[in-house]
Amino acid sequence: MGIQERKKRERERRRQQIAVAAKKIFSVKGFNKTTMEDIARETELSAGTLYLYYKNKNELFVSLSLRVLKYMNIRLEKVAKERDRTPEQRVMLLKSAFYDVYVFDPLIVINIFHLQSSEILKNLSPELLSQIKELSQSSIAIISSIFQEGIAQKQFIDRHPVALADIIWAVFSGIVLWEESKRIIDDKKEYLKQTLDIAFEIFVKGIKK
Amino acid sequence: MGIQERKKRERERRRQQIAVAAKKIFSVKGFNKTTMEDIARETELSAGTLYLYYKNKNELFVSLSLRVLKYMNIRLEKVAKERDRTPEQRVMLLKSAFYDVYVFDPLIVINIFHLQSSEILKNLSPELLSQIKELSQSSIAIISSIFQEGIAQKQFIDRHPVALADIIWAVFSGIVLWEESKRIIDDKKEYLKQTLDIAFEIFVKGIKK
Amino acid sequence: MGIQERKKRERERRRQQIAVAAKKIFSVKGFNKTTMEDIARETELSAGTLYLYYKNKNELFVSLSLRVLKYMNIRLEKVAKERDRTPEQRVMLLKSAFYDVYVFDPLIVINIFHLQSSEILKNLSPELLSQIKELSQSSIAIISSIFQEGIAQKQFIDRHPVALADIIWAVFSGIVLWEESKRIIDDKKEYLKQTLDIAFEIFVKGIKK
Amino acid sequence: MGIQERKKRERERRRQQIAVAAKKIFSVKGFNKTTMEDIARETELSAGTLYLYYKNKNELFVSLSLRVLKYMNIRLEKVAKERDRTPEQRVMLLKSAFYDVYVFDPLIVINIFHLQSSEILKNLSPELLSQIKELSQSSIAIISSIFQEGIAQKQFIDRHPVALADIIWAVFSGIVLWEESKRIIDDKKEYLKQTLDIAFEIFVKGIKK
DNA sequence: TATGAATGAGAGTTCATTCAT
DNA sequence: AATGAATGAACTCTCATTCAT
Repeated sequence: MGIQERKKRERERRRQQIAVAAKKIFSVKGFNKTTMEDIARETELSAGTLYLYYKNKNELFVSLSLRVLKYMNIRLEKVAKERDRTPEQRVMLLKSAFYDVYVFDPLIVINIFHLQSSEILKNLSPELLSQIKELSQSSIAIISSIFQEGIAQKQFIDRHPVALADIIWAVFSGIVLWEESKRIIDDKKEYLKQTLDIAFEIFVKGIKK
Repeated sequence: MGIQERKKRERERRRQQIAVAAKKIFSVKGFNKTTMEDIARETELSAGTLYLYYKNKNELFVSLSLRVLKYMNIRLEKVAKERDRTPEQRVMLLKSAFYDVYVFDPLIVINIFHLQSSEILKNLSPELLSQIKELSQSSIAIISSIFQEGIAQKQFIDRHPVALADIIWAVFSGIVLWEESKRIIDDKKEYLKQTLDIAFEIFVKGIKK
Repeated sequence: MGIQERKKRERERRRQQIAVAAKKIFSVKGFNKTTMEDIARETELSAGTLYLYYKNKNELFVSLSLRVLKYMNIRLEKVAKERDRTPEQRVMLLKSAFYDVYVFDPLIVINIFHLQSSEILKNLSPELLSQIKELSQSSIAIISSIFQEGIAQKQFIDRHPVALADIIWAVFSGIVLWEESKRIIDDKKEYLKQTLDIAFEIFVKGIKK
Repeated sequence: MGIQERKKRERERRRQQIAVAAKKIFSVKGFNKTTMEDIARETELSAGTLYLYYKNKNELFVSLSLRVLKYMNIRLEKVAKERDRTPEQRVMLLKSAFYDVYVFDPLIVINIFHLQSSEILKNLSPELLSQIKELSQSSIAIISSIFQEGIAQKQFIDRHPVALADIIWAVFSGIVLWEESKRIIDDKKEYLKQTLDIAFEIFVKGIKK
């Protein structure tokens, strides 16, 4: 069984290795311009080998996102569980969570938000789509619960908590994409952290009763 | 020269006609899955003919965005010129401007924000890229000027006006994309208007001194 | 309309040209070992071009067969219409029909019978399958009608006419395949004509009352 | 040497086990669509292991046929040895032999006749090809000898006995393939036995003097 | 101006086969 | 003996773009 263990571990490592290479290339070239050959070259494997670890290009791409979405969920849950903080404090913790996730893997976070409303999403296997759906919904649900509580405690204005969650999620994704966009267009350096700080400052002030 | 005039007009009309067809197909299939043949079929022209009016697929796609970006600029400028409104009122007018632009052509607006940080952007001719750059920068500049004034009048908190402009732009694009995404994933109906209302309400409250 | 006519003719000629080349290669290499590239090389076209004329490899292959099956039908019908011949004579005409079809295109006839019960048949588009089905059924029906008449005229033994048709069809296909097989295995020269003569002689003698 | 014996026996058993699995898959999917992986899965071995028992896919496939061809030879020989039967009776015994072989392994029999004139045959190792050649020739020789005797005894018409053997072989293979084909195309139930009965009835009547 | 046939450069995928363990 | 990871060669099919007419 030691052997089986080792094999399994090695397999997992290979998957990781491929994931890392894929992430790198996808980030530079984007999904469509990246070829399996590109990724194979980066891993120093043959293209055929990639298919031993991932069913196809689509699934390889999406699996990268799932990993980050899962991490997002974990981080958000941790925030939701901070029961001894005020709702306002917890919203600020949301910001940290978002930012942590971004730092954890900026390129994939960009890809995820880029994935939103894209043709890749439209051409996904039902299973993957439902996984993504589940994870996003879960994230939104956690965020909603925080707002819910703030509203219940009369700290926040009385708006639909899911709407508030959607908005803060949109703020984050909007800023991430727009900053990235500016970098491509303008070659400007990154202001994400600062922009996010101001955005949350405004947002928190805005929802307070 | 009457003839030349007419020819030019006719050429412009053809371009329009192609643009309309392209928009329709791109919206349904996304950029990569749309073929020139698809667009040709829709226009009842041949694929070859499209190249008489647009240099290539990329430029055809982006030209659609330019049209909307120009409209966006016009709408924003109008808001900026409303000199007899308070800064707060003008921010609320921004919302209307954004929403108008969205209604003017939702699919292209989605495409534009989708374009942000996308592989298409990475593979654009310098001229087009600089046109887009110019138009976006112009939009941001106009919005900034409004915040600038609010800050000068001590109505708004003292943050970098460009950062505020970036944020409000990000809020808009984030909401547009996220709502679209939810529609694909969940088949949910559209809540864009409502979500935008709440977002701006919070934002305005948040930037007020 | 002269132009359109010409274009149509040229298109048809191209299809023919491709069909001829395809037949040649398929016959030598068999379906699976033949690549579209092979056929393209033979036609001096590019592989991509083939797809302007045939939807895919499968359809290209089957279209060759359809042509021959249609010819078979026509030949058989002609035999059935020879109303002033005795049933026995008409059975002998069947032999000529079969042989003519074979001579018309031996390689494709072999392919057709080879197609029977093959994996190609199992992986055919429903439309093509139904076309083949229809043509085969039609052939069998025509042959049956001849036997039917012979039986009605008390010339032939009273067996199910469709069974008789199946048998004569099987005899023909069996001989064609077996002779071809012997050629591959033994490099023997072809005895098809003679074998067919004897087989029909026996068959006719055997069904006579 | 007991050990060596056992090893040999075990090896043979493994080969059998693989052969059984392969037959099953080949029959369902056909040669080209069957992967070594498929067969490995069915045997619960790994793909690599198959190569310890068979040189390659081709040889694995053909070895299945050899087994049946050998059985065919044995059955035919038995018929030839029935010295106290009339030639006519022995031809009818041929039918039983054929049918027995078919029942012994219908799918492989279909494959064998399908193999005739196929691309597989064209890509076989010389040794295998010569084995097949030998077995087929042997079968034909045995059948010929029966006809030979019938002719010598003035019971059968005086035609080349090998031609008669070819014909009866072709009749059998033709019917087997055509019935199989009808099953795929029409989903009709099987009439092989009945059709074979009629065919032999006609054939025997036809060759009698 | 318009056509549409032709191209050709891939791309994603599959799979028989090998070989280190 | 058995594994199964890895290979790499093919193969089918697509499509943006060109160009002779």
